[in-house]
Amino acid sequence: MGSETKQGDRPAGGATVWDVAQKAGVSAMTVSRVINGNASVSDKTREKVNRAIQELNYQVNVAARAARIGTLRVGLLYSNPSAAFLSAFLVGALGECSQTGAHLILENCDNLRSQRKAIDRLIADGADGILVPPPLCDSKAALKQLAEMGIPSVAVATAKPSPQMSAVRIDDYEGALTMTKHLLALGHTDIGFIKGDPEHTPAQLRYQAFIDAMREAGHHVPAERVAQGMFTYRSGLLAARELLAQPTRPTAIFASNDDMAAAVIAVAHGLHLQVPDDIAVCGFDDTPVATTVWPELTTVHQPITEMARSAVALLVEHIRARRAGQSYMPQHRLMPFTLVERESTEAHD
Amino acid sequence: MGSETKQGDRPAGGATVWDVAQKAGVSAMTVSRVINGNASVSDKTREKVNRAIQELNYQVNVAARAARIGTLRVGLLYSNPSAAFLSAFLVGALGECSQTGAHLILENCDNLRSQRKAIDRLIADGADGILVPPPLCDSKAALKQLAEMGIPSVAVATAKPSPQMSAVRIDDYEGALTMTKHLLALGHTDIGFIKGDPEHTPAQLRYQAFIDAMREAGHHVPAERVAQGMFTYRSGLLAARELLAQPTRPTAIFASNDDMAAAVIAVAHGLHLQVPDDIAVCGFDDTPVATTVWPELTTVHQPITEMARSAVALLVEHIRARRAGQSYMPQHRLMPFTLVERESTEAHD
DNA sequence: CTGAAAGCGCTTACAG
DNA sequence: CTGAAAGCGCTTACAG
Repeated sequence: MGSETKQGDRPAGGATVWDVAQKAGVSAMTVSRVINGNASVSDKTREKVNRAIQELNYQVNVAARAARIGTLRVGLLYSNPSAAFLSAFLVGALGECSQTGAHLILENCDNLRSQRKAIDRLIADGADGILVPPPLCDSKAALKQLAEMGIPSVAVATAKPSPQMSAVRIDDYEGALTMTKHLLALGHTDIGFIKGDPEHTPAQLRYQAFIDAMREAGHHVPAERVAQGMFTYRSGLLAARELLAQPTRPTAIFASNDDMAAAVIAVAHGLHLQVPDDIAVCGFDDTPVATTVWPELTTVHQPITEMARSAVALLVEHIRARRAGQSYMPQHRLMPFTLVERESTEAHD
Repeated sequence: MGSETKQGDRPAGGATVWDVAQKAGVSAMTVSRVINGNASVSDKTREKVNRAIQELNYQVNVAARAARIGTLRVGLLYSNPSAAFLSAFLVGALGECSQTGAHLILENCDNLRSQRKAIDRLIADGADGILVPPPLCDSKAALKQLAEMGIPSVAVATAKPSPQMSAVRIDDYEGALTMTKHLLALGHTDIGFIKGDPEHTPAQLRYQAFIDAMREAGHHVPAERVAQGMFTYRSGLLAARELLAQPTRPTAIFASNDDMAAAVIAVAHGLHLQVPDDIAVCGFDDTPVATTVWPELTTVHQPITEMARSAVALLVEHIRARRAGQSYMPQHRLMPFTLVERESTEAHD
């Protein structure tokens, strides 16, 4: 209670490599080798060391390691994704960084044309690797620059990852397939669709999945049931007006993301249509707007925080391998999505 | 150009205290003293050292310092503020942290009742100080616990800061005053107001400022022109319906935040009212929803990113002072807000 | 496969 | 007011 003299003490209490070494009857060097898992250590020794680590509840002092090794700097190139995406992403990235002892440095790149400069700045600031969230992860120019510079990088939430680069994503196709089947299961057969920005790979797959699921269920999707959006609320407004101005209305609208789905609800209300009774609406991403609007949106949840965590872990692995002069194979990680049912598609009884 | 052998090299290139000491003709010790500015150094020496620092473009190696001193850990207690707030906040906090070499650790505290546990967890994770954004910065229980534990902390965006605790904020009263005067200047005299969550101190001041500005301009505000909201979109929907269901409508509505203002626009559109021609609408905070909806919202911009930066700087100062065994006076920092005029209140010609 | 030594760049006592 | 020495905890060559 109120210990006023807290001096640089570490949370763990502070077993060091040296303590572990002594307990295991080996040298500090060997402990270090076990921790880092690169060099060759006999199984027997490794076991002894690991046991000592457990018993002493040893945790590496990331600050000391950084002093020797150089700080691991993870760069994030963010170009106005939604704030929701960014905050969820940062929460995950930061969590992993504090475990790894890596520093996260941010660089904004609003103007897609300035991406070259932004990447250069990130590297000038000492970034050892770069996290590439949407929409940059779908920019050929950015990807090409990163590849040419040979800097470790991880694409996050791109739908069609390059084989040359690590990536963490969900299966957008499966997600949209699941959503479409959900609407079909609720009895909807005449469904409108709002496409997303054609430059974004997830937009392409989500649309394709919708079409495929409809076809498989034996339902034709006429051209007037599909509207082009750009992932913005504003574009959703326009697209929704287009879809709802038809002589006969669809009974449901599937928008490629939540912002546009929120716009559909607004337009529906403007036309005095009840959601979901007159028209069911669903989105994709499960961003905060999904639970902000009323009724709340049925949508596909993307585990952004987990994806960011995973991306940082991958990046750190890559950076370490590179520093050790080892080669590194790009890794692709697929994370699970979840269909979140809310009021906007509730079954009309 | 593809230097494959980048080994733990630092961005700056790497002048050390030792280089500076040599150039200045003093000891490394003295350089350290100058950098940290605590101990006594003669003006002459200090000048010499500072000049050497400049010439060598010396930057302290935060990793090495952390190895000696212990990592500085800044904790952030976030309890579902808007994603927009969180991301803007994190961008600022992270920027300052990477300059200071501090680590940012996050702890979610969604359930206000679990705040005690969340604070304990943050401390168990090694937090040396805590950042307290809204709504926690207005929670007496949380503030009390922090004070009792004697842990350095900074409240961010509270409107009525405790004198015992550092705080960074804007002047919510002045902000709302400015906004009200803006509406008056546009010719509105019959203005509706939607209050925010009464537990939040900014809500109280914003309302008070509105009333004061109206009174000062000689306009009475009848009870039916004021509706109670809770800062959520949903509550804004209800409040807007209440205000717009009056036999005579106000010509403008000032909502205490952007989410509620966005809801006002949705309701207005549902009633086939044009914004701003039939009804002007404005919000507060300048969160992304302000530029997502259409027409875009006139609002008061709060420099969240700068505020976070400032809060981290204050916290680090406090932690350093504490570690050095010095006392520290809580500081209150007032940041400038900006009135952002957009289409939702454009003058009708 | 394993270890003794030296050092990352900084700062904390201890002297003077 | 200033400095020489030792050490934060870890890891990188260098041996064996």
